[in-house]
Amino acid sequence: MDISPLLSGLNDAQRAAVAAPLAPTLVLAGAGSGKTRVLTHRVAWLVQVEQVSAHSILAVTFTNKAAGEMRSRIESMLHVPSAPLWIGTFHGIAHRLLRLHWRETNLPQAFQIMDADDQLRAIRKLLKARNMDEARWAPKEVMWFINARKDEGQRAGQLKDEGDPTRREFIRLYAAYQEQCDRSGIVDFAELLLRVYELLRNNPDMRAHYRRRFRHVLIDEFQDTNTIQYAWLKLLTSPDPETSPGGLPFAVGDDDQSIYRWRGARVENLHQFQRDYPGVQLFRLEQNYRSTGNILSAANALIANNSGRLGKNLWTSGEQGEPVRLYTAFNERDEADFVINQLRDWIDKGGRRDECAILYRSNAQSRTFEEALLSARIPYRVYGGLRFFERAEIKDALAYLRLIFHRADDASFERIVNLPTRGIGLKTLDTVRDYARANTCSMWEAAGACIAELGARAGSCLHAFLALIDLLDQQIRALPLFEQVDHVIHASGLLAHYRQERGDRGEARVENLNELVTAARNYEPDTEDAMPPLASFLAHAVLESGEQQADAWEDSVQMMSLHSAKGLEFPLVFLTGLEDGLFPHLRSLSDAEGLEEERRLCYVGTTRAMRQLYLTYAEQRRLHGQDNYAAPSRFIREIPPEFIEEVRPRIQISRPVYMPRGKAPAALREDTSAMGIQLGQRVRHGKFGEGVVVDIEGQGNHARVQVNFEQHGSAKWLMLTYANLEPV
DNA sequence: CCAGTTTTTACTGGG
DNA sequence: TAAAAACTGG
Repeated sequence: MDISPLLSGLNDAQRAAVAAPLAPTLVLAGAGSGKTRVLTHRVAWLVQVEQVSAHSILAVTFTNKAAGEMRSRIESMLHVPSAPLWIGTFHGIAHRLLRLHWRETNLPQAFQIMDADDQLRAIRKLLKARNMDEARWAPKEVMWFINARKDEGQRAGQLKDEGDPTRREFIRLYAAYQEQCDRSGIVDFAELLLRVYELLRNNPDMRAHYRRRFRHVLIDEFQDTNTIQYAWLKLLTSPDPETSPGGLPFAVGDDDQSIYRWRGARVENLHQFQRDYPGVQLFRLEQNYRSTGNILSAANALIANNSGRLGKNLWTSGEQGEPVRLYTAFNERDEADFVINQLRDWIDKGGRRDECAILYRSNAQSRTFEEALLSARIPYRVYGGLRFFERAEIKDALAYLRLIFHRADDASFERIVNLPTRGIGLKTLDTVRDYARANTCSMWEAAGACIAELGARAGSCLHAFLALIDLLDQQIRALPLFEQVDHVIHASGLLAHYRQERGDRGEARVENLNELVTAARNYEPDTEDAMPPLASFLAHAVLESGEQQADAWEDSVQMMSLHSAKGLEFPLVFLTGLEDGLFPHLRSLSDAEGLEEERRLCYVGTTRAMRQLYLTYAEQRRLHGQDNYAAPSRFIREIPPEFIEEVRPRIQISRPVYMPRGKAPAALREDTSAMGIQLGQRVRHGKFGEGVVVDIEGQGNHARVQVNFEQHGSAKWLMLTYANLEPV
């Protein structure tokens, strides 16, 4: 076997990790050190050199994007289809296992997955049913409690209230919530993992089977694993006295990039791994191939403020590059305008738009940038935020399909029972709900039973709804998937309902619904699992809520939250909104742990940049309709000044880069420069004497300039046409 | 019961 | 600001 292609192009540390002997392995891989390369090459190495069957390899990631990338890279390296390999997210793999073993876990075959949105809805409903005040029992708190317990592998039954009445109530709610989910055959995200864990734990045969099967478990972003995910790994890779000598985990992680503590991730798993697998081989990847020296130095200095790091010395042999640039904006509009002007420069110099990324702490910040990009006619693409399958109209359509597929799905029932309105009001639903609760049955069953005792009018409306669902069910049985979707959105009246909605909004919704049909048409179910296509499609919709939007192929500026930027790299990066309270976020400021996580997030952001990094913050920012004034982020101060260059066009006039209000800079430059006026220009005025142009606004006859006159206290705005300024 | 209006509330992050 | 919830007249 010629192993050179597998190892060529790798540095010593990478090569050592890829070709490591078959033993538990931990790779500490700094940002931009070739982590994904090592993982994919290791898989190829196992298959081609160690002659390991692709069947016995399980590769787990956290995001669909990472899983997809790994799969395609491995495919192109091995030149064979990667189907026998199991590659996926934790949730995707758990789902697959549950579809295979639904009987053993007491799930109905048609079980459905609910996303966080559905979960919150379910909890609200539960609180209402128990007459609990939402002000006292915040649904989000309850949800957080339940998910945190599940992430730790705990069921309501094994929790103690510790004499705390609040906790006691939370535990009760957890139990009631779970009962409700079980009854309607619904699992939430955390439940997917917990179920599989319990399946393996309680079922020795199955455990032995999967231990034998998956001897090689590769895990990406190991620092982000939570308790249950780690417990999973241990169950899969522990030795089985009779059947298996123990699996060979290959974990890759970076403690400095641990940014998911809030969803239960435990960096300590990196330490625990070394204790649990004695003789673990440790490799460190410390050479960074991504960023310039300045960017890397800034990032290193920043992260050095964290305590308890495993310690890494990230270095590069590349050039120093440009300094990191810092821009202080007046407000968020100004911040966006600045970014747009830099983008224009980049593009004018022949750069590609998709080489540029605008990163922000929270998705809400994207709007200002979107508006600015839109008016500047620069194509862009927003990742995250509201995704396709999370749109209300799409969830409505999916709810019809889910209810048709699985009548016990109460959440879907409630969602669409009166959408479009069909005369089934709150009072009717209360009756049905009461009945369902009293008889512990599904809303569907309760509705059937209630018709008789309801008034004639309400009863017939309800009956019509039940009949509609049954009818749809019959009608679509034999149809191919996309026609099922198409038929349901038409025959349910959903499409007509949204068509009536006036304005662009309704139009967009109709478009989205049609897009759903297209998505169904293009959907290719996993060949291996023998689910009905509809079930598979529904699960796909929840698990991969649809990253790709239209125009994905067009060269466009990339916008995303810092969290979703992890694992990516861009030549030009804007790290925006660096204000205390926004980033670091207000809710993380109070405890040291939270602050350190924010700092790691900032570290992740800075290390995305390859050639040029801009940091920006606004002195004034409008948040939920109110003006806020925040101090610059403490993270800016933590980067030594020698790596940072401040861009202050209004004061530091030597850099005429700033053009206000998003006016086309080329035109403006021509316009004003024709009169010999540009930013930073010294001018003389008949009355006010000499001064410096610090701002230009408008064009042609409307052009105004702001001039800082020496004699005059403050800067003055002058109409260019009347001021008769002479360049000096 | 419905549709439109006013009031309230909330905004961290992802599978 | 904008979505969700509460309210109100038909």
